[in-house]
Amino acid sequence: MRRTPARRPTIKDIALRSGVSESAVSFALNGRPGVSEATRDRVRRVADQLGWRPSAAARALSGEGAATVGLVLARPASTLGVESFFLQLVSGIQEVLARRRLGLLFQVVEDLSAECDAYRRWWGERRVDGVLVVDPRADDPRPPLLDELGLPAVVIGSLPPGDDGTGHPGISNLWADDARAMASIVSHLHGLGHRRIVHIAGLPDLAHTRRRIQSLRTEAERRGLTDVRSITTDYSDTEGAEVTRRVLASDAPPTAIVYDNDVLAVAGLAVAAGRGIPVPDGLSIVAWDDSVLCRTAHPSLTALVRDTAAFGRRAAEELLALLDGGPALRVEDELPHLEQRGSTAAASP
Amino acid sequence: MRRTPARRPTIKDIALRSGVSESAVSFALNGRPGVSEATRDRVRRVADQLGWRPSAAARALSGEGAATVGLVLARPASTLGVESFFLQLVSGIQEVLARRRLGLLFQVVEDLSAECDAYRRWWGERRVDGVLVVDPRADDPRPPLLDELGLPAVVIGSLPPGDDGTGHPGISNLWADDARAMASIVSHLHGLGHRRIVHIAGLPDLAHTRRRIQSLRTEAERRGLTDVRSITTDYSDTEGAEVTRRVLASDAPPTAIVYDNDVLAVAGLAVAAGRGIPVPDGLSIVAWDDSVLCRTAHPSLTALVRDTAAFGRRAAEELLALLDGGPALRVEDELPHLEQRGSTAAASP
DNA sequence: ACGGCTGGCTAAAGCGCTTGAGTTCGGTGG
DNA sequence: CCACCGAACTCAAGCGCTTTAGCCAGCCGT
Repeated sequence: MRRTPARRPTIKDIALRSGVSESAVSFALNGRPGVSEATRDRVRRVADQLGWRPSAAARALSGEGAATVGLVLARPASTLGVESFFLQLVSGIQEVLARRRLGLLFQVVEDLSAECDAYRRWWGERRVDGVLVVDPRADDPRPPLLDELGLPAVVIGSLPPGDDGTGHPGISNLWADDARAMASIVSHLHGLGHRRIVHIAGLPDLAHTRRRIQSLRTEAERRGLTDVRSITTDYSDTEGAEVTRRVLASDAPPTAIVYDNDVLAVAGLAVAAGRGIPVPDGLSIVAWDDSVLCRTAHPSLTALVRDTAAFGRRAAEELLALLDGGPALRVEDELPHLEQRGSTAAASP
Repeated sequence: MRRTPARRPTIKDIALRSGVSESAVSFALNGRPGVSEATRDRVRRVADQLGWRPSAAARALSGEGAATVGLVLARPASTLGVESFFLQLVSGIQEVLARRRLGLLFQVVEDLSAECDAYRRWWGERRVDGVLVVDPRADDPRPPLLDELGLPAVVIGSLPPGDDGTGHPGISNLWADDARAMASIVSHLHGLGHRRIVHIAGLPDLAHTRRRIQSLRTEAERRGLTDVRSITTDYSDTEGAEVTRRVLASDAPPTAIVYDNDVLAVAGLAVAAGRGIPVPDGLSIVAWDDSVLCRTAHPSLTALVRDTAAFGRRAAEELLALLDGGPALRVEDELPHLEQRGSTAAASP
C-alpha cells in the first residue's frame, strides 16, 4: 500500500494559515515592500513550517524566467571517454549556480546540429534562461543562433583566430590564452634543446586547436625552427597512438611531442614504451591538461595544468552577470602553467 | 543595437491564425479526439510554420509534470577526476530521455546530505518527475526520503548485502551482480595459480564495495584461500598508490591485486613499475571497469568491462516505465565480462 | 473639519496550457 | 416532424505565482 505522498503546500495554504491574502504572502516572501515587518515574519514562519517551496513552473510562467541554465556537450559517444575536463568544469559551474538556486539542464548529443536543436528546443519551451557553450569552433553556428533567439550565453574557450568575439551582443566569452600557453611550451622545449617538435592536436575544427596550431607555427618561425608541425586527431587514444607511431617511424623523428590532451599523451607514451624509446631521454612528452593519467603515468607527464573547476566557476559567474542584465564581456582566464615532471628533458643530440 | 529576439508563439497565436479556439488547438496538437482530421492538419501546419513549442512551464503548471528527470552526483570535487563511468552513463541515459523529450537536470554536490537537499528542493519546486540515484550505500537515506516525497526513482547499482530492495514501493532498482563478477575475477586468478590476493576497494560505504568485499571473502573461503583481503580507499590515485605501496612492502606480498576502478589500478601499476616489480610476471593486476586508462597502460590492464552506456539506457527505461505508472521493479543488468589483457599471468612460485 | 498622503493590505488579471462542462449542428430513428 | 445523438467545437476554470490597480484607515497640515 503506497503512502500518499505529501501534498505540496502553495502560497494559498500559507495565506490561509497566516490570515492574509496571497498577494501579501508573495510580497512577504519575496522581500518586497507592502507588508509590515510583523506580517512578513509571521508569513515566513508559516512558510517554512509548512516546508513551502515556490513552484518553478508557476514562477517561470509568471515571467520570472526558468531559473535554469543549459549546457550541452556535443561529442560522439566514443570520444567522451575519460576527459576529466568536463566533470570538473561542471562541478565548478554548479558551485556558482547553486548559490542562486539555479538548475543546470544538461544534455549530451552526437553533433553540432543536434546541439543547435537542443538550444532551439530549450528556447521554445522556455526551459532555460541562458546557456553555456563549450568547444567553440571555426564558423561556429551557435553564437549567431543564440543571438537570434536572444538567449544569453557564455562561450567557454578561446575563439578561432580572426574572431574577436564582438558582433554577438548577448554573448560573453571566457577565453584562455591558448596562444601564450603554447608559446610557454615551445619555450620550455626549445630551452631544453629540442629542434624537432610535433604537436599532436585535437579536432581540427575546434577554435582552440587552431589557435594552438597557429601559435606553434609562429613560435617556431620566431625561433627559426623548421622541423615543427601539427597533426590533428579526434582526441581518441587510438588515433593518438597511431599518429605517434607514424611520426616516430619517420626519417627524422621528433625529439619532443606536444599532445593536446591527457588521453592522447598517455597513448603516445605507451607507443614510445612499446618501441623501446626511453622517455624522456629519447623523447620528451608534454600533455595539454593535467589529470590523474598524467600523474600516474610512468614517467609522470609534464603537463599544462589549469584549474578547470575555477574556469567553470568564472564561466557561470559571467552568465549570471549576463542574466542580471549586464553587458556581454570578453574576459580572459588565468594563464595555465606548465608543470614540469618526468617526461621532459634535454634533447639528445 | 540589439535585435529584438523573436517572440515565442503560443497556442493563442495558432488559434487566431487557424480560426479555431485555443482548446481545439490543444486537442489537435496533443492527438486527442474532439477535432476533425482536417482541422488537426491545419492546426499542425500552422503550428510548425510558426515554430511553436509548448511552454514547459505552462505544461508543468497544468498538471502534466515537469518533463524532466534529475540526477545528482555526490562526490567530493577531488574524487570526480577521471572516472569515465559517469559521462558514459549520462550519455546512455540521455539517449533514452531524448526520445521522450525529457530534460535531465543535473547536479554535482559534495555529500549525501546535500544530495538529499537537492531532492527535496526539486520535489518542492516541482522541477522533476523522477530521479536516478547512483552509488547506493549501506543505510542509504535516499530511498526512504524519495518514498516519502513520492518521487519515482531508479536506484542504479547493487544494493547493500541484506537489502533486497523491497519496501520502497515507488523505487525501482537496476543492479549489476557484483558478487558474481567478483567470483569470476577470483576464479580467473585462482586458475592462474594465485593464492595471495589483495582487493583494493573503493569507498567503504558504497553498497557495491560491500558486495564485492563480501563476495571476495566467500570465494576465498570456498577455495580455501586464507591470504586474501580487501582494503578500502577513497578511489583516488593517491590512496591507490599509497595502499599499493604498503601492501607490496609487506612480508608476504600478494601475487595479484584487484582494483575497484581504473584510476586505482593505473596508480597501482605505476607503483609496481616504480619498485621494479614486473607486471604481470611479478604481480598480476585486474581493474574493475575498463577505460582508455586500462587500454593504454603498459602493459594493458586486464579489466572487468561493462557497457556503461547501455547501463544508463536501461536505467532511464526503467524510470520511464515508472513514470508511466508501471510497478517498481528489480532488474538485473548484464553480467560484466573479464577482458584478459597483459596484466595478468600465472603466479610466480 | 477636510483633502491628501502613505503604509498595509486585498482583488483581480495574466502567464500558456489542459480539461471538463457546455453549445451547436447535421444527421437518425421513431 | 421532433426528440435525441454524437462529432466538432467553444467556454471557462484552474494550475501557482507575480504584479498592477485599488481600497481603507490613520495621520498630516491648515
